[in-house]
Amino acid sequence: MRTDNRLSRVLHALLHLDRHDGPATSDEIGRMLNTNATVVRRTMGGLRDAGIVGSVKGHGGGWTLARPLDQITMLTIYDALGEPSLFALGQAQDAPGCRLEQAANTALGKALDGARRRFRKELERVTVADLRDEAGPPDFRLPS
Amino acid sequence: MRTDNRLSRVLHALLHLDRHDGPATSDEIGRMLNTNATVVRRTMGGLRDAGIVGSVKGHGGGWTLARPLDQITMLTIYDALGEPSLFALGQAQDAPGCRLEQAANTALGKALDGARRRFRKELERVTVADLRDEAGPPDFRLPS
DNA sequence: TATCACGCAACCTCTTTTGTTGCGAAAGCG
DNA sequence: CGCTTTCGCAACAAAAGAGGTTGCGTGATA
Repeated sequence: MRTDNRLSRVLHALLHLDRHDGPATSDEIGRMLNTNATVVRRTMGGLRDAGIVGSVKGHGGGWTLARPLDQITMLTIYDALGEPSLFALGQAQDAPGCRLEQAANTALGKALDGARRRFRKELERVTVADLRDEAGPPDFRLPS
Repeated sequence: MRTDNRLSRVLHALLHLDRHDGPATSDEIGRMLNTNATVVRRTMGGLRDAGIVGSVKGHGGGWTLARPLDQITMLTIYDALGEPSLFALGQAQDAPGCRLEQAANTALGKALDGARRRFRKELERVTVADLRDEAGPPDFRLPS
């Protein structure tokens, strides 16, 4: 199944943005993510609306962080992306009204809800600054 | 994203099977699930291989439960279906070798793993007999 | 005013899942 | 002994969704 990779990509992009000197254009980010500028704009748009990044048009424009990384949790980003559907599994609606199907779906729904809560809790615990720190210094072979 | 509804469907089918008198044909089950016989065979095949149901060819043949419902957990079924991929979110592989992308993916992977464990734990706690009981008697208006 | 860069909408492509068809094999019926 | 039922399996068609692509508009800067 094809997965939605926006969360992974955006995290990656923010880490690069943090290291970048001045605004990074969509095209630059696109090259970092091995994609193109339009996809970057589409994906980053939600983050701009959520006040996580800012975009500036024209000469010298591009994308910048709107807050320090330690004030951005992974959950913030997930929600800024529109809280994309988490699961590849769903509840069938083959026989609405059938109590057997309802019982099956209720049980499945509970399991999915539990998993979703766990997922969000994990995302909430981690800031993008934590990721930056785990990635190490820009280049540990040249500790200036 | 289009979801994989097999788990939901199979649970529904097993509950019907439990109430059914004698083997149920793929076609009958297909009508219960609002689909067709081939899809039923394809989906139930994994359960047969796992010893959850049995199939019999020819006249009077069809599908039967191979064990009582209280000996079938939801997790058993999930695994019998081949443990289908649970998430609609994934880790991008846009820049293999980039430590920033790796850090992002590691963190996302941990959150997904936590959610997966929770999901499996929830499935393990529930048997199909529990679902049958929650659905109530075949028809509570006619408690024979 | 020329260029750069984002904003947005429309369209294409690729992948995956489900549905559909056709044929073969096994099991029972008459 | 042939006929019908039913599963087994493979191949193909259809539908949906994510990401990629293109084109044009707008604002900012030099």
